[in-house]
Amino acid sequence: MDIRELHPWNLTPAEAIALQKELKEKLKFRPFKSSPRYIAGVDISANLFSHHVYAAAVVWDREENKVIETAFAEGDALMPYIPGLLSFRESPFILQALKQIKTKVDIVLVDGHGYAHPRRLGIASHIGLFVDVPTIGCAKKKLVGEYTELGNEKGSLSNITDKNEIIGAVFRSRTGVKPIFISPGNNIDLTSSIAVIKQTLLKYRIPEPLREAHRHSNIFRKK
DNA sequence: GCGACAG
DNA sequence: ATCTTGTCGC
Repeated sequence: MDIRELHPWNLTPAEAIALQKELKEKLKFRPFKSSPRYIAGVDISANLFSHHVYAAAVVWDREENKVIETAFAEGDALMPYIPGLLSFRESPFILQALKQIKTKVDIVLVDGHGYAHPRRLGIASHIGLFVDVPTIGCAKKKLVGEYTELGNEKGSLSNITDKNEIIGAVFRSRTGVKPIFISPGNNIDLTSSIAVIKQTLLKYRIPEPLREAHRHSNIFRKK
């Protein structure tokens, strides 16, 4: 897929923070009408305490219920993991993997937050400024904000609020498991993001495209 | 100063 | 983020 070249990635943490505040203004949130067939999932795998990272991009076909394409990229991260700056560590490699995808995907799911970020530019939003399709952030833990505890049953949903603004949602994807954290990346709103995530859930806590991206990045790393 | 802190 | 079998709970 086509990848835009918005800016360089070799920045200091201070420069990265300034850039996030600037890029946040470019985000668009709008309803996403349609039930997408081709959904990309992206994730990174790495050895503990290593700066060498392995990226995988997969395309999940919702009609056939299977992965129909995969692409990979690896390299040395330009920045260590710093909460709030995850994107500067992972995005260069994720974008490199996405660039090799031939399928015309309808939407991209990213492992991490989108708008639910201290400066409203999590990795899913950041990546969403480099591609021409909507992006959604789906994380396994909270980064910022507050929410009321969910009911234990599948389907329980609650908003994530920060500084008096709704920034995302917490969602119980399966009964009795820890919830997932959903927020719009770019070119999609929260309501549509939740709807799309629900369409990609099969029988596990994590949406299928992201489970597969995680699995493939691990296989890639261990080869 | 203290706690929180995606991957 | 990774390692890792059995085991606890519904």
